[in-house]
Amino acid sequence: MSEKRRDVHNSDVPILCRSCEARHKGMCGVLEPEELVALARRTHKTRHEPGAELIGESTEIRSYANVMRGVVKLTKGLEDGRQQVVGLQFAPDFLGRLFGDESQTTALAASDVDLCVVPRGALEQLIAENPALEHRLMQQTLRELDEARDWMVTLGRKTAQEKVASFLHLIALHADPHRPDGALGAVFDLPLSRADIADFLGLTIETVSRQMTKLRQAGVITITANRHVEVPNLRRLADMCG
Amino acid sequence: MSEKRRDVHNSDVPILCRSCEARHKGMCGVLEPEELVALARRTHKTRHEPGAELIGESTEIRSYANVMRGVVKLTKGLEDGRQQVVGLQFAPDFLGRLFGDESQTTALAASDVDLCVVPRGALEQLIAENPALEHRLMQQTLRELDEARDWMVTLGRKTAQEKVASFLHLIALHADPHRPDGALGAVFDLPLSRADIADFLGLTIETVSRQMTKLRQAGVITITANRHVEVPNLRRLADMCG
DNA sequence: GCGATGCCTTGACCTGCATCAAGCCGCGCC
DNA sequence: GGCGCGGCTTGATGCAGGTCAAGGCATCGC
Repeated sequence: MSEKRRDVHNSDVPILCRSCEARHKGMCGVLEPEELVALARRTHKTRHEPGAELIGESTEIRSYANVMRGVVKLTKGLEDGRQQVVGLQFAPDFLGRLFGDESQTTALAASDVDLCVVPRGALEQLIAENPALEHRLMQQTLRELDEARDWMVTLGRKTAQEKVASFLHLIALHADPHRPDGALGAVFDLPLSRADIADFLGLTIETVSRQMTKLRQAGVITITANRHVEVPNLRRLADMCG
Repeated sequence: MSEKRRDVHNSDVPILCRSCEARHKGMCGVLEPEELVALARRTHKTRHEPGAELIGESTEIRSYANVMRGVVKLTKGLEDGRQQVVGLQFAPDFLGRLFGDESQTTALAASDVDLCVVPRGALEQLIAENPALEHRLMQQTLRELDEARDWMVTLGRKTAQEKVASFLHLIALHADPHRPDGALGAVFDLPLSRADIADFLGLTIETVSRQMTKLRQAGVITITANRHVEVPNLRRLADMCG
C-alpha cells in the first residue's frame, strides 16, 4: 500500500486531491496522507456542462482546481469579440494561474467537466510547506509552456491544412482512451465544436470545415456524426502537420 | 547590508549568479552567500555576437544561463525552413528548459549578448536544496507562459497592422532604458532585424516593412537608421494593437 | 407531424497578405 | 572611387483563406 502510494507520488501525474480516494479515483493519493490533512476538508467536487465558465478573464483568483474529467479550454478575447483558444486542459491537469492576482484567461468547459476545487489559500499554504508539490506543479507549468510554444509555430507558420491536421493529431494523442502505445491508428470523439477548433487554430469555421472535408476525401480520416473521428494511419496524418 | 540583500531576494528579479558581485552587477546577490557557495566556482561569463547559437533545438541540455545583457530569441523551425520566434528573453531573464532532457527551442543571440552560464547539475542540485530558488524560477516560468499565451492571440487573431503595432509596443516597454514610468512616449532601438520581426509575427519581411511604413505615414512612429524608433504617444500605438 | 434552433457543410466572391521582382542605401573591401 | 553585399523598401500580381449566403441534418418542444 505504501508502495503504491509512492508510485503515484513519483509519477508526473499531478496534484491535489483530498482524502477522497474512493470518489476521485485516479488523481488522488498524490500527496502523502499527512500532507493531505490540511486539504482534507477543504476540497469539493463540482460538475459543469459544456460552455460553463469556470474562471473568468481578469477575475480575482480565489481557488484552484484539478480537472477530473472532460476538457477545459482556456481562451483570451479581444475587445471586438475576436477570440483565441490559448490552451486545452485534459484530466488530470491542474487548473488555475498559480500565485497570480487575477486570471489572464477564461476557462470554459468544452465538454462535461468535473473539477476538484480547492481554496487558493489552502493550496498555497500547502505548497509553501511542501516543496515537492511545488516541484510537480513546476513540471506541469514547464510542459504547458512547451505546448504553448509548439502551438505558436502552428499559429504563425502553418497553412490551414496543416493546422487542422495538427489539431487532429493533438487530439488523437490525448483523447483516444483505448489506444495501445504503438498503435497505427486512432479513434476518438472531438471534444470541441467547429467554432472552438477555429478559435484554437486562428481560422474561421468554414475553413476548418473545408479542410476536414479535404482530409476526408484524401482518406486520411473518416468522420461520423460530426464529432466521431477515425484515423486509420496516424503516420499519414502526422506527415500533413508541416 | 543584510537588509539590502533581502530586498533583492524578495523581488521578482531572478536567479543564479556567482559571488561575482563586482563583475555581474545587478543580477547578483539574489542568493544568500551560503547558498551561493555551491555555484561560486562553477559559473562563467560568456559573450556572443548577433546570430550566435546559444542552445540548439533538440540538443542535450548541459547548462543553464542567465541573460546579463542583450536580447535572446527563442525559435522553432519546421523541416522545410519555415521559422517561428516563440519568445524573446531580456536581461535578467533565466535561460534554459529546466529539468528537460533536451531543448525544445533554439536560442540565438539577437544582439550582442552576455550570459552567465552554470552547469546543469550544479544548478539543479542547488534548486533541490533551496525551495525558495525553485519558487523564483516558477514565477518566471509562469510569467513566460502568460506572455506566450498573450502572443498566441496576436499570432492567431490579429491583422498584420495590429501585429506590428503589438510588437513595437512590446519592445517599447522592454527596451527603452530611460523611460520614466508615466511617460507618454518612448525611444528605443529595435533589437531585431526585419526578418526576425517577421518570424516573431508570423509574417513576411515585406509585410512588416509595409506596415512600418504605414505607421510612419500615420505619424504613430518615426524611424531613423532602420533600427531607431521614436513613439511620441504610446497610447496611440496601444490603440492600434487590436 | 411540424416548425424552430443549433451546428455543420458547401458555393460564390473578395481581400489581405504572400510571392516575385526591382531598386535603394549604407558599408566594407579592393 | 567603384564594386559587391546585406538589409530594407516598394511595386505588381496571385492565391489562401475570409466573408457572405444558402441549404442540409439532427434535435427538441409543441
